[in-house]
Amino acid sequence: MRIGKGRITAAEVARRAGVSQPTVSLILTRNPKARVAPETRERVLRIAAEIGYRPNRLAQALVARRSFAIGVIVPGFDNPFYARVLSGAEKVAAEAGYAVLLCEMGALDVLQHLNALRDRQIDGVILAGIAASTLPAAALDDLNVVLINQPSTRFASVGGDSLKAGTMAAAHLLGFGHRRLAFIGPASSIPAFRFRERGFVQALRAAGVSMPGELVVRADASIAGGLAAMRRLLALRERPTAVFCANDLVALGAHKACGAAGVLLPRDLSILGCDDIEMTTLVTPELSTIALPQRELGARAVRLLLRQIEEGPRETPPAQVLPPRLVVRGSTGPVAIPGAAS
Amino acid sequence: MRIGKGRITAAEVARRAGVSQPTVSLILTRNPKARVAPETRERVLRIAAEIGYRPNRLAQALVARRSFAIGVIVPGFDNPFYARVLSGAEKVAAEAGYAVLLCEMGALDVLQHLNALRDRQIDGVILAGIAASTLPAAALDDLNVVLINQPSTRFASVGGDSLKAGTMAAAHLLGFGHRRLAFIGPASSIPAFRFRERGFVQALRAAGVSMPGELVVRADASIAGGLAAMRRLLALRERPTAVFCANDLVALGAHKACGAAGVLLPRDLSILGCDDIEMTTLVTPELSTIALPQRELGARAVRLLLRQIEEGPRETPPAQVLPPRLVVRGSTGPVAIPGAAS
DNA sequence: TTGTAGGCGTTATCAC
DNA sequence: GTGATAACGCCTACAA
Repeated sequence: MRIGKGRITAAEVARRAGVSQPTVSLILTRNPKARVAPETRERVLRIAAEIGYRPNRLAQALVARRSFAIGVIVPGFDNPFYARVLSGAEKVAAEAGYAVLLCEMGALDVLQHLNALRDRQIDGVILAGIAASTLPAAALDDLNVVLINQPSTRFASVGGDSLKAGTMAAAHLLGFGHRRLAFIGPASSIPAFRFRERGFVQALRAAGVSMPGELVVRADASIAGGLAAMRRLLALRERPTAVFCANDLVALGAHKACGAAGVLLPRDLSILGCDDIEMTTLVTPELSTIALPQRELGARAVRLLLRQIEEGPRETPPAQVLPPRLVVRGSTGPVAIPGAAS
Repeated sequence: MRIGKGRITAAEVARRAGVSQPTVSLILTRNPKARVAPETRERVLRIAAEIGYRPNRLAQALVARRSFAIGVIVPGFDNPFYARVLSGAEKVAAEAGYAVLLCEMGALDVLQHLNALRDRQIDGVILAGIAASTLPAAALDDLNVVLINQPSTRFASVGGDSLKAGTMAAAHLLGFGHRRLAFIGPASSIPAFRFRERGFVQALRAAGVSMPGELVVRADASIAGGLAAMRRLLALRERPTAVFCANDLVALGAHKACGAAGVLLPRDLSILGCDDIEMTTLVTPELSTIALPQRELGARAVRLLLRQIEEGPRETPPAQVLPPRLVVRGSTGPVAIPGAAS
């Protein structure tokens, strides 16, 4: 084992400085009420620096009964959305001296991951892309939790305004004159998707536009899902003229299906995504979308979590909701003039 | 604080079972040489299960002098490549009961991250996309290390055969009749990129094809980098007929530049990437590439690391190299017949 | 077969 | 001002 062999302990520093070990600890923690002789402090600090003493955070954790680590649980990285969220989260956590324990669903399920995190005395958990409501009630007991992209009365949360995203999508497409609109999205319990759909449907209804059942297509929140779903839509006798997708991956899959079928965007069909991941600018035409600040979500989630850890939970859990932003690129446009076929 | 309040300890189990705490420990660790009365074991196990006892892994770590956690350090998630590697790594680690501490470069540099990991008594570290040779010699001392995609005499490593990837790229493009070939890649010290370039150049040279300096373009290993680089190539008096890119992101950027410039792939130009990330199938035509098994790299890296942790380092560090695989899609093709312009 | 003693590296609370 | 002493929760001897 190469590990943990000759690590320098506070006791070692104490020995060399000719003081007791607790004194070293007292000085090193810079405790305000540490009333130590200046020359002692000097000497201890010098020696500690010389021999490169670094406190064992595990030992600190044991006595402090907290680990200075947080867990982040995500469904998977196939969706770059979570990669970005994670990136923002890691940055803030690292700067604050917290470690990020990464948990991806798949090998272990959420509950197992939560248990593993508990066993490590995790200080808090961030849940992204996983519906807290599908978990057993006790699963999150006694944990500091921040939810991403799902409002909750029980837990703190930060997310984009999914309902509004749906509304904006509807407004954008209606504004182009579309009246036969479709939606592609998962039937999953993930709140963000449900709210996007609901916002979209409500806005359509408010505008007096109805969406027949055949135009709501269920699909995995993935490229493959979007592709399959769009194929179904294209096979319809009467196609939609515009499609809002639950997220960009789905939209990109739909985009691809159109390319394969020779359907020209946005002339024959408009496609609108949601999230604004990098891939959106890769395709031709580039994908219009409703942008969510992904890294910012991760960053804020951690800040919220750290505050909760350090100040204790609030009576009423804070909920930050960030405004979505419409990004018009090339995949959406006005409805084609009938009969003006090229 | 919601944390660590009423956690059940082994002592508590012992009290209820009417045995001593070490006995509980003895039974729970399922130590082979634990010769305990069957009924005692029975009772302890039952009570432990009843009150939901779970050992504190931090305390275990303290005495075991290891944390059952590994660190993974990556440059960033902007490149889905690392997301996939991470995904593979996390899966194996989680199944083995190890935690994954995620470190992204940026907020903290590698050295700071390494220190933070050391302080947490990390059992080992996986380095991806970061040249170990650029680190101070002592930075990785006394650590179990596995490098991804960079061979090393000092550390264990797992990676694709980058040199061969370059060779295969050359063979593929030469096979289509291309003789004016370009390379786009970073000037970075990341070994994988250097080897891909070297393999490519060497294979060309071996085939008697030279690559003038103007056809080797330096660019960030990103979409933006590839885009800018391809613009430069397209501005050349005499354009290349085929381009090999250091990775898929660069290739996608190049792909995009061609789309914008009206250069038709693969008729006017062939583009070949490397890695095989999901995005490659999103563009039209889909990107041909040299595939590397990304999740597998992550998974193997962890397995190698765990073995090293559990069995101690080998005299000669193991190096697994996985064969790259050519994936021909639509972005590469035969050189256009001169004069046969459409 | 089981309990007692000691220690892992800290921090916190006291006497001195 | 400083140094014992006692946790934190667990594990590994060794005694009983």
